[in-house]
Amino acid sequence: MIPVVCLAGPTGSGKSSAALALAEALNGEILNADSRQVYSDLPIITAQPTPQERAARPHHLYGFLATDKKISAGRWVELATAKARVLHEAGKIPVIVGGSGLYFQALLHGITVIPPADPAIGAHLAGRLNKEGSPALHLELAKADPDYAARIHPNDRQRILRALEVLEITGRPFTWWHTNAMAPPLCKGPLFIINADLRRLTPRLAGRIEQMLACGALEEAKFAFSRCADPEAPGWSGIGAAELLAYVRGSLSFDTCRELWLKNTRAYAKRQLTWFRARPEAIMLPPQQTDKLPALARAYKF
RNA sequence: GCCGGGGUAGCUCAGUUGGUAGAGCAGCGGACUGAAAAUCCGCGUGUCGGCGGUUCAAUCCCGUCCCCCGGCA
Repeated sequence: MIPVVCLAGPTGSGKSSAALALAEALNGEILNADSRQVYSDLPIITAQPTPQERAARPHHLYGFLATDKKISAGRWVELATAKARVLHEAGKIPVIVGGSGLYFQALLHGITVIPPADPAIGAHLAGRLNKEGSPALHLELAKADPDYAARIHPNDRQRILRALEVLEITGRPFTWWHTNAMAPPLCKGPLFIINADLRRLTPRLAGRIEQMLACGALEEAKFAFSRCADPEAPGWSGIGAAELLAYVRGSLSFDTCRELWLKNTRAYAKRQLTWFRARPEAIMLPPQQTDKLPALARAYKF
């Protein structure tokens, strides 16, 4: 098992600077666990660490992906595990920081090994979904995989699509893969959560948006758009990116764009807190106590 | 000052031919195993502007007062 220290929390809770301090205290290096901070053309909008922060300590898995390329939990686990192993062998502690809950879950608890998706099958299913509606496909899923169908809602297009896709590609239901083909985790370590209060976080989120704009977020979006004009591209799905793109393309006023950006950021922080609170292994820590992280990490029995 | 229109949930508004009211958004709670900054689910008591009157019963009708928005002077 590769020892790692994980730090998560809602967006804007101060993860990046806490992680930097933690890495400095532990002689560690920082590894990104955020599904949006991988995009190379959107460093400001996705709140990637600043050049100063990156100079202070090595940072890995940030800003390496083009806007039209997709990252996934499984792909990330491969990258993160490989990098963590290299760091471990060099005597460094990997400090894994980010806001993507599923990524931590997959890293620390394993993820199902399923053959890669076939874009043609996915597109065909998406087409059927639009024509027939998701309840119809949910019904179809219920026949092949009643257990999984019972756990998801008939309106949950994304999960229905995924489950049917796996069924079609592999001939086995999703539930079978979950129970019989879990890849065991290769990393082990504490999962610290910065337990920020939403009410106190909101003004900070608003301030951060203004700061991003002052740092050239709009120009960044325009440039990224010139390099990837497909609004459906994976990189554009991030909060802030989507709203700025809509403004750049003329479908939103700037005021509405900002309003939506904040609203969506807040809603996202809420979802993150819901996810993290439900992790049984989570070690919750209020934002003003992040200075205790090095001591807590050292005390962890790997 | 006069003439219209309006005052109902945090916001925008609907509605009750009189039986104390409901949508969207916001907000809150939740789910989540390869798009997760994604995708989805659940939750609606509020002096129906104030005070009187009519009525078994008024948020609804009548009177009056207050406030907002137009228009005319």
